Amino acid sequence: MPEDRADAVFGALADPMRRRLLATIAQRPATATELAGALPITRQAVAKHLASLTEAGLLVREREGRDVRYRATPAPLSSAASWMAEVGGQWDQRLARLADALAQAPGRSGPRPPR
Amino acid sequence: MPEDRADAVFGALADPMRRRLLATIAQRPATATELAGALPITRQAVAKHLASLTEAGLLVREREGRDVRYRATPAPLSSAASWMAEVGGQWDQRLARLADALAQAPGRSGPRPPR
DNA sequence: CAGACATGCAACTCTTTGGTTGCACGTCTA
DNA sequence: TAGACGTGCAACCAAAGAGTTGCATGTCTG
Repeated sequence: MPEDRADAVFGALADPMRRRLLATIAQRPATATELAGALPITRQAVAKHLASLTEAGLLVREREGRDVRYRATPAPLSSAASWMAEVGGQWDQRLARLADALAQAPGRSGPRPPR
Repeated sequence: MPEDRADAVFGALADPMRRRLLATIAQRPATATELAGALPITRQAVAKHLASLTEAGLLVREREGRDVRYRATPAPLSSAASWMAEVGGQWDQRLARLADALAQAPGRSGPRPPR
């Protein structure tokens, strides 16, 4: 669990707007312009958020001719959850169970569930 | 899962120094002065970090005569983990399991500490 | 009581960052 | 080919945040 990665992940998750963007994209991939259309901020602002989410590894860019579509990737989230389980598991049963849940089985496997 | 709470929690977790402090205190309660002694920053800086961690509900203050001892509380971490499971569970099996783990009976932590 | 020690409060600096506007570039499409 | 549209880049601004120093207050303890 790379510490510098956790840095980028928690940093990315710190902003409410970015969490909102991530939650939205998690349900269905989208472009910066599409996202900006449903938000009170400009496309450029959205683009910056997407950039930091991408740098944190939470999103991947996919060029599609003229536009760029972003899709969510789960791994870094699990990583962050692991950190919490590791820290909190020492004094909380709930987080300890969480640690177990994360420890089991492979990261991402089977076909990605439908959107 | 109060959104404003998640804000404070993720915000608190965003800083590496604060994660370090939280991890340290999780293992053993400590005072600001003690913590500052083992860190490259001043006591006041530590105090500020402890204040935001406390406001996020991740720590509780305990006055002991002259000094103040901080102790970790698990609830908000679980809350943050829930958010991640909720968002990520839709497209990742690992996080979906995490959601299940968190859904089960609460840990030894009683009712969430009032604001 | 007097000194030592921990905390609390405030002002200040410096950097980061979330947001903006403006413009250039690339790619569809009528 | 011309225009419309999405993206990329850069400069700029204001607010937040991490850190500092200085000093006041409160509490042990010799």
